[in-house]
Amino acid sequence: MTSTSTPVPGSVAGSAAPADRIARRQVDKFAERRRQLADAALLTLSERGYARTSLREIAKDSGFSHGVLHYYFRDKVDLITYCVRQYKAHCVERHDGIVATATAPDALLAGVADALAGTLAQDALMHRLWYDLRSQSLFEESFRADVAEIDDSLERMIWRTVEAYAGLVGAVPTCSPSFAYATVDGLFAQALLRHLAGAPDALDDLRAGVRRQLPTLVG
Amino acid sequence: MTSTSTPVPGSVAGSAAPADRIARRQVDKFAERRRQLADAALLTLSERGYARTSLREIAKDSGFSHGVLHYYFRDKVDLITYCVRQYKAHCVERHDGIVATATAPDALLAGVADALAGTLAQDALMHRLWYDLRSQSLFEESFRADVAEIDDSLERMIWRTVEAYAGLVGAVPTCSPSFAYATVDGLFAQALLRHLAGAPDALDDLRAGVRRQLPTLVG
DNA sequence: GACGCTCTTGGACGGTCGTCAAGGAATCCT
DNA sequence: AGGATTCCTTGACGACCGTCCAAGAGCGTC
Repeated sequence: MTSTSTPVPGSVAGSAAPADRIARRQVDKFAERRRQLADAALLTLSERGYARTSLREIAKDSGFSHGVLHYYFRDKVDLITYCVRQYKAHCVERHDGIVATATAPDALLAGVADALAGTLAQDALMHRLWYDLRSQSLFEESFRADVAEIDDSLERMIWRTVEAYAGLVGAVPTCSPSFAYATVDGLFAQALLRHLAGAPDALDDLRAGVRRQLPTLVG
Repeated sequence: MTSTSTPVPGSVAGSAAPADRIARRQVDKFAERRRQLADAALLTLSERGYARTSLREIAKDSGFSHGVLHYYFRDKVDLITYCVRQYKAHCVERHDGIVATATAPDALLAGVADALAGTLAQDALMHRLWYDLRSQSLFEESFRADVAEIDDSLERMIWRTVEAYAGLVGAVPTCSPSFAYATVDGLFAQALLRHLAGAPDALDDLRAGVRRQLPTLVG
């Protein structure tokens, strides 16, 4: 787009047409700033919560003026939706590979329990935001699809854990994926609630709870 | 009402001093209107969610003008807090007596599962509001104490169920109250999510999930 | 150096919010 | 009946919201 007659603007001898490169670079720049703004938004959102975060506040924390958000995002819903998707990527990526490293049942149990307790402690504000947005999706129709998609990916993540554990103990899962996710997520949500309220034993209880619940899901 | 000079409005001959009666009646009237307004607020809140409900909207749904809310409540937080307490009473009262009627383990399981599925279907909007407010309490310091109190009462409610079931099967609970509550509440929250999303098997899955999880909590 | 384009700014608009005060309406008491 | 008190309405205020827009800055291209 808007390509002029310049054949090669950069030093790289590209085989692609210059118009493509220019377009790609512009797109990349655009997408990169989108990501950057979404990162700042995610940070502000996790600190203040969805209901109390305004676009002006997000922009201020990002170092830009409030008008720029409407240059990169159609409206507030577009921004939040993009943030939620970014959150999903960040979340699933973090949990990948934990299950695969364990070779013994108890090691898997300990690994998963520690991983859950670890991310709960480290990304507490992010998880808080997740439960906030999940609640909001029950009222705001616009969020429902994206939230449901993330919830499904989390359910699949837990289900992979159950399947791996079943394989290590030479058994098969005896429950549905949604049952496994619901109970483990319940433990996680409760632990987050108590952790943020200052309960010192929240993390240990989460670890113990996961180690207790997972074996009941196979047989 | 609109009584004229009649000395005795009611038929009951009160021995209390008139001033006391007057004061009490005024207090009762004040408290009664508070309850009435809180009821309307609870209804509006459950339909629109905390973040999207304004005092003007609550007042309009209650049939009063928006200014009256500040006559009966100090500010918005005072109103919401009062509503939450009212919600707690409504919720715990509804669940009382379900456990006591069962005399066989399987009847208890079925009763509890049906009760949970029933209230989820019937009071779905109210439960949605509860999870909304519980999420808000993670951000808004003012709600935290009241929400934690309700959460405790729910945990105790589940724990009573576990103890009753353990008694019927001649065993004792083998988990902590918070573990029992976390897993059951996880099942309930997930079922609510799917039920409101239109999943037809959400209620059955909740029933099956409760019937499966409860026996694993005793031994 | 002038132009064209992308990127960014900051102000303005209409709307809604919580809060409050002044005054009218209803009710109560003597 | 009439004054005192309680109850409720109405309108206003300042603040903040999402959104839009005109204008300027930055910068590579001719």
